[in-house]
Amino acid sequence: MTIAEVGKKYDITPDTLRYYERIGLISDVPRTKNGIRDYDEKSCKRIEFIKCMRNAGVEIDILSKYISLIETGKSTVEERKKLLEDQREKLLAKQKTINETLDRLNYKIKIYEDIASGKRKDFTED
Amino acid sequence: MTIAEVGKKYDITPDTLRYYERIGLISDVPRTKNGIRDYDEKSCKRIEFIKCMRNAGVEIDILSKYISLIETGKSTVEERKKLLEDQREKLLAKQKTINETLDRLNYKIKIYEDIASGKRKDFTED
DNA sequence: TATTGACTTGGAGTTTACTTAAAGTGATAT
DNA sequence: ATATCACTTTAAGTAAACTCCAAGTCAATA
Repeated sequence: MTIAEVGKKYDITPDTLRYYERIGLISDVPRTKNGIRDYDEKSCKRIEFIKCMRNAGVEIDILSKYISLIETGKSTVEERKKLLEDQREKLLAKQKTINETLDRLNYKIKIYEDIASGKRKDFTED
Repeated sequence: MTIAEVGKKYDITPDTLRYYERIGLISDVPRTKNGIRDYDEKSCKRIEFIKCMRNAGVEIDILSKYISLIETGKSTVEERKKLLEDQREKLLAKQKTINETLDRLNYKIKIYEDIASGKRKDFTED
């Protein structure tokens, strides 16, 4: 698969894919005899994983660390597990924050609805 | 309240509070005769709101727009409601993304646990 | 054969959201 | 009185994560 195809498949620009490769997030991407990237299954899976984590806001530094642990080999399994657990904690905290903010948004939207329907005349921001 | 006190109360640095004021996110902060900020209830509520939204990842541009709508007056109620609804949609989408990523993290962590407990010997990343 | 188009590289530029620095003011502590 | 401390301003600097640009290569098509 060419870089354009992979980019389309995962909704990542070729520039970003090259950037990820440059910083070591994606390694060992196969090339044609002319030096053009020809992504294989393994690379695609890696990209899909990174895309998923990045979408949720996991930082590149963390992902770099994780990838380097994988590349170091079996001895890093415990450390990898710890890293993923830490990220899970962060995402759970983020989830909680978002829920709180959603409650607040719902409350404010309701006030605006009441104003629109004439149920409420007075209101003070915020 | 001084800027340092407000900063401590909401866990925002004084520099960030001045920055928010500079870009128009927080306006009409009262001052002492010497020009020192003396935050009142209204300013504090605004800060608390902004902090909540920023924690959830709502962008400063969006908050600026919202604040300017508030300052324009009652005629913008409908537009404000729309803006908040858009942000709610974004947060719901983010929530969904995070949940998917959490599922994936849980799956991977489980694999690492199985490896640690000897239940599983073979594994291929990712 | 000439041009088009997708790819390559290295490096510079952009965006968002702060963060820090430099220079100065004014009230309080020694 | 002098030094300390928290505050003030304007402006420049930083970090993270891309994003774009210039110059060049190669295969395919007009």
